[in-house]
Amino acid sequence: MRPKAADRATIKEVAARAGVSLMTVSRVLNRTGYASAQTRERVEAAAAALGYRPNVFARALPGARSFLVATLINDAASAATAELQRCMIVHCRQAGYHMVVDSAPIDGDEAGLRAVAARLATLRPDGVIVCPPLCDSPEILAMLEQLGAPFVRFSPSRMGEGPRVGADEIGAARAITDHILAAGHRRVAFLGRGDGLSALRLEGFHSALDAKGLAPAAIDSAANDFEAAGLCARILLEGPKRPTAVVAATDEIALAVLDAARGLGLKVPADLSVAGFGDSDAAALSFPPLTSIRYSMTAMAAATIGFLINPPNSAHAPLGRTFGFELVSRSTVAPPP
Amino acid sequence: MRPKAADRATIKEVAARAGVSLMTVSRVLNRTGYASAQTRERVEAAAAALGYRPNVFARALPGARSFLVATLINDAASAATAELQRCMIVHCRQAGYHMVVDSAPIDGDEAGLRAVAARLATLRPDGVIVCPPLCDSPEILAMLEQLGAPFVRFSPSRMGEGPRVGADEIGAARAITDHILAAGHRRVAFLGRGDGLSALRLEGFHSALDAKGLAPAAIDSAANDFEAAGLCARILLEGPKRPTAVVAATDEIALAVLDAARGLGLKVPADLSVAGFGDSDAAALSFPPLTSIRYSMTAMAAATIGFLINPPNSAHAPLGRTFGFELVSRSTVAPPP
DNA sequence: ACCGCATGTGATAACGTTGTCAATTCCAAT
DNA sequence: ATTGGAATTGACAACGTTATCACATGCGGT
Repeated sequence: MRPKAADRATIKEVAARAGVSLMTVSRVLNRTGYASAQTRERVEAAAAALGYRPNVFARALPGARSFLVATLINDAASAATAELQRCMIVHCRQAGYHMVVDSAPIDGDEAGLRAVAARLATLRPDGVIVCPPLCDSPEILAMLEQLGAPFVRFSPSRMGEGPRVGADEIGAARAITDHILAAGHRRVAFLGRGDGLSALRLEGFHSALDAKGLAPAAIDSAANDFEAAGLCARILLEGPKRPTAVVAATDEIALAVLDAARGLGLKVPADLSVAGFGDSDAAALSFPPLTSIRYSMTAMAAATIGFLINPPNSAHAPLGRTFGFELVSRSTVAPPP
Repeated sequence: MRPKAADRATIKEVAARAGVSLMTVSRVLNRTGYASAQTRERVEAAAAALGYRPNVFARALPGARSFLVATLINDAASAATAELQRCMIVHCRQAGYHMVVDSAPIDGDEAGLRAVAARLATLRPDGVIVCPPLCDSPEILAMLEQLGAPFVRFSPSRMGEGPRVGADEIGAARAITDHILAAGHRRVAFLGRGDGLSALRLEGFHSALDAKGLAPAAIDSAANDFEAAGLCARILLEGPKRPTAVVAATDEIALAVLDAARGLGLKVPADLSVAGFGDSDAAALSFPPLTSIRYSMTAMAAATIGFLINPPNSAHAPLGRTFGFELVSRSTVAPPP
């Protein structure tokens, strides 16, 4: 038998203490409808004295709002997602919401998908935040659509299908490529994964080179994990006409390039320049410290929660918001040898 | 006006379709009480046909259980916490629970503490998981005690105050120090933070040295962030009688030591051996790859959830569970020069 | 005097589920 | 036959909150 939870005061008790009706208390506490200054004061004093806390369940039962925001993450890890989550919790609670987290399979796992749908239907969150890579899964989006819960896709790599919050990935990739070109590089390669985000960043990479009339030295999109990235990097650096700089689609890939360069006796940045994306902890802690792109997670988290809690009321409201970035110049980019 | 959520079937509708009473449906679906095989079958068919999903709020309102587990994290980041959380979500849902995440201030911020208490009182979770460093905060623990919610402390550095799940930190520190001593080192230093976890690991460090009749080359507990750790490391490595090996209380500190060694022209592991704790991503991605201690997050997460959902019924049940570890030998430990 | 409207308050009925108790049937043991 | 209990089912009242409607009151303009 678990210890009985401390008894908590109900609205009824607050009402009795304040000498008003139950509804008046509800109105005062929710700032809905009218209440005289005197009553308001009495009710607030009584609530404070009794340590009254509303019961989410009773509040949600009539069906209006559940005060819950669900964040859907993938089973696989991501440091960026963790940071995002912490930022969102802060914004959630400022709006009086609570955050529940659930994870979903990314592949077309039928049973797993049904299970998430069941959990969300049970929980009836007022909104759902879909993190990458789930935000690009048609199955997940269809499920949410069918569920009828408003959702926001965070950092998706494709347009359409509801509101979207993300960074200007193409612009960021263009900026970091420009930074490398400005240092004097002409043979620049791109190393990415096979996902949508890498495709976006590759687009920015191309755009920067095109503007200068240059062609990419090489493009490889098979760097799907640290090992594969190391392999790709070695192939790239051992081949003929070695690039003098590499734009890596993530910090992790950039670290793999750093490692491969070391293995081949190349000095960074003297012999080879490298840049990544995401400004992860590892970027600052690597050797040499990695030049990368930083996104403002706080601002993006705020916008994400905002979309759910105060949804744009017009049908013609913007379908998403795109945020800027910051180039964090550390020590891995220098003029070519 | 947000789009109306899809109407979901209620128990009442299922009961009507199955031709039984509402309570029978409840009993069948919860596997509580008796039900004939025939009835069970009919009810289950009806529930499936209507896509019935229980409503958490209605379920929790009568006060028995909320089916919610709250995880309390600190505002500050931690990669290990993120991984732990993902593991726990999986175990939560296997037990039919949902996970809400909230963050709390670690210092004695009175207002912040009251706010967390209010949110938890509103949410009435069936259990609370307290992650480091909150699990060692007396204020937080007192608040939870007063709230009356059962809680489990994850990886606390002190005993007492309720159930506890953690790793054998002292044993791990002893093992990694033994590993270094076995390579032949005699001048070994310890570099840690000022927190409880570092203190625990320092204890294991001492224990290993004592067993061999050795004295620590140096002990520094001021490595509270990456910068400070770098400073400590430089002081340590530039001083007289430089240690030939450093046990760092975290991977992050170990990376700072690696960086400082590089700055001073020391080769790792030829001139200096280094080891860390936690087997973070950065440990595998560093150069050289860092020798570290890996903990089994999955097992620990399972035990944590288990403590909350199936609490030990005897008053004399164990107050916690301690898990083992694994020494991950990479490339930063070698015989001394 | 009367209406109309803004302001303030309360009574009552939901919301969907589970706990409790009562009712019924059936079968085995007296 | 009779008793006792297990098996099976249903009726009804909670749980704590908000929505809805109804009822006062006061006040400015006709």
